[in-house]
Amino acid sequence: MSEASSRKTLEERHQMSDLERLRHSCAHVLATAILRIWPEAQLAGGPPVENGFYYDIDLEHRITPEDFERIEAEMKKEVKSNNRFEKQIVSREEAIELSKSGRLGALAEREVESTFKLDLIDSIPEGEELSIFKNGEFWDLCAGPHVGRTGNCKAFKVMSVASAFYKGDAANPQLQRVYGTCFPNKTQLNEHLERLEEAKKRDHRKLGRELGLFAIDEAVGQGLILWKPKGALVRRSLQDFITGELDRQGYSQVFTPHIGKLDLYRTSGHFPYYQESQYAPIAERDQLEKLADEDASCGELMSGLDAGTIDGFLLKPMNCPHHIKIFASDHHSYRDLPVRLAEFGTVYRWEQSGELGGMTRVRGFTQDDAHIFCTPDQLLDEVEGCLELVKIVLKTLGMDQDYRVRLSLRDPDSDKYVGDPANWDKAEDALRQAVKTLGVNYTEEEGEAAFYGPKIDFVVKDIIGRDWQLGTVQVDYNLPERFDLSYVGSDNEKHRPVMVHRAPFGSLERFTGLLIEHFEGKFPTWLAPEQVRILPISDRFTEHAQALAERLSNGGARVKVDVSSDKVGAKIRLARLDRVPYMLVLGEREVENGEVSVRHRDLDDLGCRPVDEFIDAFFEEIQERRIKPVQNGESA
RNA sequence: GCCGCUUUAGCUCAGUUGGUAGAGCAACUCACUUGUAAUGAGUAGGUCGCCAGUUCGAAUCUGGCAAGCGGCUCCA
Repeated sequence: MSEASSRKTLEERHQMSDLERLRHSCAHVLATAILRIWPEAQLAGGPPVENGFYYDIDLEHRITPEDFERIEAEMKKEVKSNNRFEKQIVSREEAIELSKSGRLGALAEREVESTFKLDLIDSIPEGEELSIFKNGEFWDLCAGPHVGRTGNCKAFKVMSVASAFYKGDAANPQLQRVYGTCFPNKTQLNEHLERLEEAKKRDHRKLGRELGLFAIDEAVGQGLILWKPKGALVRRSLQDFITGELDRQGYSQVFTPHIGKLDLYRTSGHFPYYQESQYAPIAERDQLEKLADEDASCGELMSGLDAGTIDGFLLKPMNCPHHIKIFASDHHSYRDLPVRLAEFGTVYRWEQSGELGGMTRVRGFTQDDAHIFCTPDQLLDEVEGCLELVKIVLKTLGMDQDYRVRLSLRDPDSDKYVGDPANWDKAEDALRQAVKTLGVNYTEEEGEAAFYGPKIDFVVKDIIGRDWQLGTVQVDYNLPERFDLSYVGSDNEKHRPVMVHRAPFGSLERFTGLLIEHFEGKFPTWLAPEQVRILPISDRFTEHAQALAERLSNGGARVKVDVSSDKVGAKIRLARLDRVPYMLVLGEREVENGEVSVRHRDLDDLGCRPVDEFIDAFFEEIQERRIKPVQNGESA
């Protein structure tokens, strides 16, 4: 929940950091300015958020970026007035009275009542202290805290305007949310703005196009990723890496089809209850023809599919049912467990069109999925093993500093969860115990669990600060029940196995997208689609270059020779734009001495080295999946 | 799905009050044979997102749709 701040209790609000306090005050300055321009605006709430603040307003006029200048000018006036933020404790009755006269969230009394403020008062528990804050003629219902004076908000900027539902509920009216940011001084503000500019350059959508990693084509479909040859090489390297780890941890790799019968998903509970987030079912040909003969409507077709009177298939929204069927195809003794089935499984989900974007939110994606079937006694070990794997993955990619861990629990008040509450408790306890062994901070979040079980999620931020769930480890007592899975225990009786769902990358699409941003396209050598480029000085050295390329290529390197008639400078420039880790300049000197002139995209000219020496160090770097280049002995 | 913005060459962008399009880079060709971030000259490239409408005439005005972007909601 990125908007958790809006749900903070009064108590927590009082614990705002200095920066949050400043930004919260700046939100009031923003509100003051907006009311001066549009006195009829109805204000909802204006909390600080990560990197800034916003204020939600209801206003007929559509605020556009062209209005920002005017708004900022009015804000500057308010800052210049240097009004004091004055707190006044009021009784509930007084607050209601002020709202009714339109005095709250306003510059003066007005005909219309302050509807959102009234509603907010209503949602504040009886007995809690109510306060209003005043700066100049602007009064607002607000728990505070604030900085001393509006003059403190010196370095601010109105950033954007978007829309948001009141209180985050789609049933409520849609408000205009004006985002801004504020810093203690101009220098810090400018640094922040520069960081944002820099961040845009790392955006995986931009780099993905520039580096030829992936494409999305309207004609193929929204949210469907086309992995171009270079992106596919990155993906293959990732898959090879994870496959090696799976082999080490005793997983068995399997392959399953992309579709399954509707009945399979009726059993799992996915159909028809999650229908709105699935591609429409594929009805069987014979039945479609029969229905067409009968002039049946689409509605009749759909209800038949729902009811099970018409057969059909579903593009798989997840791999679990297929893996379950593999498990169920054999008899199992407790001695066989755990069974660990892994697959790079492609799934399809009908995500809302407005949510799609780049590689991070797509409609078809490949999970590095696996399902572990184990005895209850083995559960903790298995979960810990999964966490270990996630750690290895993130560490190898240098992302071990950049993630947070979320223990996602069920919301006890919701009925969307299936299964026995006692099992839920067991599963949640097991995960809580396991997550503690990770040795990293984690947060427990209610209501974030999957419908069939709790999970541990690994969450990473993208370059513009949005949270994305990557790896996940989930405990599930429910599906084994639904599919009536069993194994024979040492007592020669049937027992129910426990399932663990886990995907250390989450999806290859999302993970690659974040990886592009993480490395700014400069993948470590082992991941780079092109690992080394040979730059002959002139075409007299083309043959030598090709011989060297062949040697490298025979060793498994992804190598190219730049045979263009460009000068070395230009060749270097192009290689660097392509983020190729190593450039080998080859001319008279090198050929005579059996050397190469090594240049690294980050370390620049490393000088001449014997060919063999370079090759050894180069392959060592790849083999060990180093993130940082081997500085093969500072320039010789 | 909802609100808002955007859509002109492969990419980044110009395009005056409506008169059927332009630059830089990339691509291609030729010349140059090069020593660590851009050698020069030339050629080609566009149903101005799509579909309607207004108009003698639409990249430009109007409507619808689609896709992209920013949020929101959702995310098994």
